[in-house]
Amino acid sequence: MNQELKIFNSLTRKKEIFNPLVPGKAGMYVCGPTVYSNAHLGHARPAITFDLLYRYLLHLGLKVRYVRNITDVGHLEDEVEETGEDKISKKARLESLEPMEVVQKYMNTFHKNMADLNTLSPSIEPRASGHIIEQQLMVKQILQKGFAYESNGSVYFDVEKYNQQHHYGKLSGRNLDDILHNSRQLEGQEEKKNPFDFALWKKASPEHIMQWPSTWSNGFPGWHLECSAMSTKYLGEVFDIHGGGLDLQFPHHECEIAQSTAALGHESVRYWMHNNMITINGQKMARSLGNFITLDELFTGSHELLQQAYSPMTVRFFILQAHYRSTVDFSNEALQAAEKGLDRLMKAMELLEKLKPGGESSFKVEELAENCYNAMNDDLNSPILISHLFDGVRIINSIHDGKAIINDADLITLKSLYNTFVFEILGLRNEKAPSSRNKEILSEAIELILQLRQKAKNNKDWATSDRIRNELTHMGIEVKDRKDGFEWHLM
RNA sequence: GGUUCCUUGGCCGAGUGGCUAGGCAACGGUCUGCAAAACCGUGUACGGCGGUUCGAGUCCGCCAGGGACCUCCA
Repeated sequence: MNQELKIFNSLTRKKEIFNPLVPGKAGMYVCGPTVYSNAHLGHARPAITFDLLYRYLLHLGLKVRYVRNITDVGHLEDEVEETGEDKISKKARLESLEPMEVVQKYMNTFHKNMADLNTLSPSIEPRASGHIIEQQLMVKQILQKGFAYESNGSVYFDVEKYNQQHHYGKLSGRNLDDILHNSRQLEGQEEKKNPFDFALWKKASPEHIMQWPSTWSNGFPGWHLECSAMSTKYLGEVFDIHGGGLDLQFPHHECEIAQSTAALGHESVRYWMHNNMITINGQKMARSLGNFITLDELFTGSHELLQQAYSPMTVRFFILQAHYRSTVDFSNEALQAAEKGLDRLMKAMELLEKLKPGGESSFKVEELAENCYNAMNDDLNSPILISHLFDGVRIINSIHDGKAIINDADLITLKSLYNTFVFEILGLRNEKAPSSRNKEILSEAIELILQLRQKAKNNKDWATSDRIRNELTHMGIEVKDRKDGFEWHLM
């Protein structure tokens, strides 16, 4: 397998050929959630985007280390850092829980939702609270290099000084003057030299429930720092891919670049990747905007905007039908269309297993395979990949109907191709396949009933045969008559 | 206001300057006892106005509309 994968590097704004730092291996770091409430549809986007990347890199034969953090401390609620409360702390106070109870609770539901969406677990899932020492060491490094200053027990990154030697803002395409002239002037920033300076270490007020001792104060690390510290720890001073949502590009990722560069003397990330947002009525879906639908609500249909429940695979397929760098707008119509399209694909997957080879193939399997790889190699173009898979669906259905032919070798290739791309790379699952334990009993019972119906049909007893079909349809079993008998599916 | 991205047929959503993306919906046909499914076929789609070019949805300019970031957010 020798594919040339191109990915869009946000830093250069170009598609670049992916050449891993160490041949045969790849390191990727993706910004994970702050676990202070339930995961929503927006969280599914990066999870699925980078799951797709992870799966494809694995498929290409690379040994991948996939690191995704859990933010469980340091993420402030308010823009004014001096009075802003830690998100986890606030939730703990409101719910009368230990902060770590809050973390555990929402981390568990996040993991469950991610498993529902069939995303693979990262190789390492480090938590900020478990890496206080590493973060303190990085603060010390940055202080030693002269790019940070201490102020009233807190430590801030000196953006202006950093910018004299490096370009602060290169990732998001801005410069310090722009930032200075276009930032709101906020109250309560007396501790900072400049409003755009950001906290590396924050002194905690006495009532603050999460704090750790340090040489500067009893406090907690700044939000941006965990990613720099933990990516360095687990992937090294230089690593291949850093991913996250587009909304994190500034300031979060910009700060990461500054921190790592200041501490290490060079940049860490070779390819930056950003997924775009999911919108609802054209506006970003975000917790802070209050227009979000949680994944649990989506899966159960329990939200006023939802006309029905949407299965995890429907959600996954819906997201994969748009390119990861495009915004995708939520609507019931779009989800329902995705549901039906997925159903069509899955039925074809089932049919594929039953196809009978014979004669010379009336189409080119190799061409289909090449199209699929080309789509993935072009910056993970999953919508194009899916369109090619649907081309194949038409062929599979035609073979089944006897209107196309496939030879033995091509059939083996085709099966392997579909298993690889649909299940292994796109990470889809056939949710309607009955569990193996019940499958046999169910199948035999339905076969028996349908054979009785066949007998009625042969006797032109349409009343009986229609009644059986209608009752089965009502139960969720779809019956299709064919020239030579019948077929059935669970709906 | 600054930076930046987008505007594709009824809906969603791809499009590297010339060749049918694809899905959903709709309509017609084949098949069928009837259905369903499947297959075949059907759409003056590219926000507006200019320009470059033999040729533009695709490049350039202007205009209109919208989004994202600029404060926490996946």
